[in-house]
Amino acid sequence: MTIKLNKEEKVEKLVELFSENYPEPGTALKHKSSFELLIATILSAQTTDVQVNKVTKELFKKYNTPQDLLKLSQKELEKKINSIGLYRNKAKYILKTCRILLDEFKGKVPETRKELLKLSGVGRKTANVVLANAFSKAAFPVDTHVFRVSERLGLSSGKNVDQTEKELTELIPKKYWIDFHHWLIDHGRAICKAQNPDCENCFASHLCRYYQNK
DNA sequence: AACTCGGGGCA
DNA sequence: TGCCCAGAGTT
Repeated sequence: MTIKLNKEEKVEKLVELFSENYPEPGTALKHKSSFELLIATILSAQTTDVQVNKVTKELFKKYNTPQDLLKLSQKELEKKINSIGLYRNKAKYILKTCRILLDEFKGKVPETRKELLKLSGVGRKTANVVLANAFSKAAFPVDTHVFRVSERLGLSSGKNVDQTEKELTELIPKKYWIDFHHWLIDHGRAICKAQNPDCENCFASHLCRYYQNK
């Protein structure tokens, strides 16, 4: 049983389905200052919101500016975040980023992609997350899950990251960017896995290109 | 373009 | 118990 829809209609349907099945997307990034959002996003590489929340909840109680975090040595910061993976690198990136924020950006998180990419531990995905979440700007953030799941659903071509970013930026209404990003990630983990996607238990299979061509 | 970081999730 | 990973920097 499949339904034919154009992409825009499909997005609307998916918004309904995703919001029912994943009611609280992006818990690690919501209700944060642009600085806390930046740090939480750097920490989120190769791990989950749940893991990031464990660390940031305590960390941001006392340290919520670049000046605050720079009071910590790298070892001290490592100890505060060592329950998540890649913590040595992340501690190093974060302290370096705080230093750059103070030296070059007057302690404030910059609002352009070019400037964000000067920070340590910030690549195209992290830059887009910050721009979209904190400043409602720029492009839809694309990571491996977003790339794969949006291609399977037929929302993007799957050609490359540049093209996918462009396609989703045009297709997804801006008001849905933040939630949609997290929905695609949640879905990519739980059901639409890279290997052996669990299509039998997928609530969106009736409008999925991948499933139809299976 | 390949390698590295890393604790947690899951088979 | 081993395999894989919600990226980015380094070589």
